[in-house]
Amino acid sequence: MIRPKRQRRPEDRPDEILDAALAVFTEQGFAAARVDDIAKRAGLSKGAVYLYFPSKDAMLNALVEQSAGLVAQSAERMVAASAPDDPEQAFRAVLRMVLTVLSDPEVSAAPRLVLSEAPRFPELAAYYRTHVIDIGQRAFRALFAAGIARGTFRAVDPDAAMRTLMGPVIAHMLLTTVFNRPGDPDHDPGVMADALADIVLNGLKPRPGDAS
Amino acid sequence: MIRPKRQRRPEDRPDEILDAALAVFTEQGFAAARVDDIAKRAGLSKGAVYLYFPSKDAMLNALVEQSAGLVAQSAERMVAASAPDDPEQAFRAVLRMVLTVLSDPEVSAAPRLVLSEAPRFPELAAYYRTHVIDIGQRAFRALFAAGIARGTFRAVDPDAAMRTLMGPVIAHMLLTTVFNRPGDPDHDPGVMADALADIVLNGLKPRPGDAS
DNA sequence: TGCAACTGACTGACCGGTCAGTTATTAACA
DNA sequence: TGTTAATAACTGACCGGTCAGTCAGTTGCA
Repeated sequence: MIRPKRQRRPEDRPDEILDAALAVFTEQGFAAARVDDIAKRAGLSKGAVYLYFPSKDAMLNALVEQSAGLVAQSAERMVAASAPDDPEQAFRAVLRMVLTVLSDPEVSAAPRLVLSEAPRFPELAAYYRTHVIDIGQRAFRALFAAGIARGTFRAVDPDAAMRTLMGPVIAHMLLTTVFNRPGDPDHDPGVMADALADIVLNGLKPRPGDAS
Repeated sequence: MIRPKRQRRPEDRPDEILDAALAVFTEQGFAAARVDDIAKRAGLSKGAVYLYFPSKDAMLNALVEQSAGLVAQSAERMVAASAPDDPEQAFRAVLRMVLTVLSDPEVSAAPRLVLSEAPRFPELAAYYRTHVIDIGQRAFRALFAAGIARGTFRAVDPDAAMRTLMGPVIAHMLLTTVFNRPGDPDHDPGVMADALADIVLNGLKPRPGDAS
């Protein structure tokens, strides 16, 4: 814990600054966030921040790109880890994973920030759209196709199925973070994921009377 | 069309200012929005705005309260219009109505603004929570209870059911507004609502093998 | 000793809120 | 019905505070 008051660690600075920026941006919003506060939180002066990022906007961009990279990475891991011969089980696992991960406010901070700021930064929205949403949609679509081919699922509209699967996750995230009230019960993410899967997957399965 | 350059219409001003404020807030975000721009859009000078609202914050509050009132009002109308003896049909009607209404960017502007600003205005989030979300949840819960009592639905976790029903609507709204891409297909809200209802309600129904 | 990392005072633009002054409207009176 | 006084809606220049970005100077390190 003996730390000189000032250290020179150019290698670590960018990440430290981005961590601080994410915290301040989510607390204050991008427009109201002060670069000085970001600097202080990163243990630096404002001037030093500008050695690593040319502007406040650049920090937001870097932040979003970093977050998108992490999402894409974990999406890959999920697909790799899911049972390819059992689409239902794969969906359950993915739902569980996504809901559990997003239940950590630290992890969901970046997506929530995007949700908040996207309306004012169209190019940021576009970036997230192509690098996160589209990636997820493609993965889901593949799983669906497999499930339909194998008769596990009905041939429903894939866009509707997508919304039915990801929507509840978003709703849960919003309810437990933005619109959370001190009093209300905190659902275990795993249990909630299973309950959601129970409803949605049941709805995707063929019903007895159906001509498939 | 002969209009004097300045008119005195104190009756109409507050609403006109709120309309302008909603437009500017959704375009720029609350923090980045300039009161001057709101005034200009309302056809007034900045000073006049402050004759009707004590501060920029007050405009945001008034806006949210107005929007919440509208939502509560239309929720009442929905419940009144829905068939009380057929929960499934009632849900279909409600989903259709909500999705159609929220597909109008002008209508969804206020909810999207709340979604964007809520993280930085806890009291605003709390207000929306009690005056919009809770109202909706109570209505849904009543419908569920009716459906379960009558054997139309399984006795699933009501919180999960809630997320499963409202989540896809939110997802659809976000995809068609914030994350919309010029190229992609614009789904008819009615058709999408039916597709969603088809999946979710099917998932809520008892399955042949189930006990109870 | 030299250089790169870092500091923090400083600048200039911007914007919420104010207020002295202007103008539309109404009221009162001739 | 035209004239004028009184009122309140409205204007826009201005003030004070804030903050992104700069840069001359300082410090840690090889």
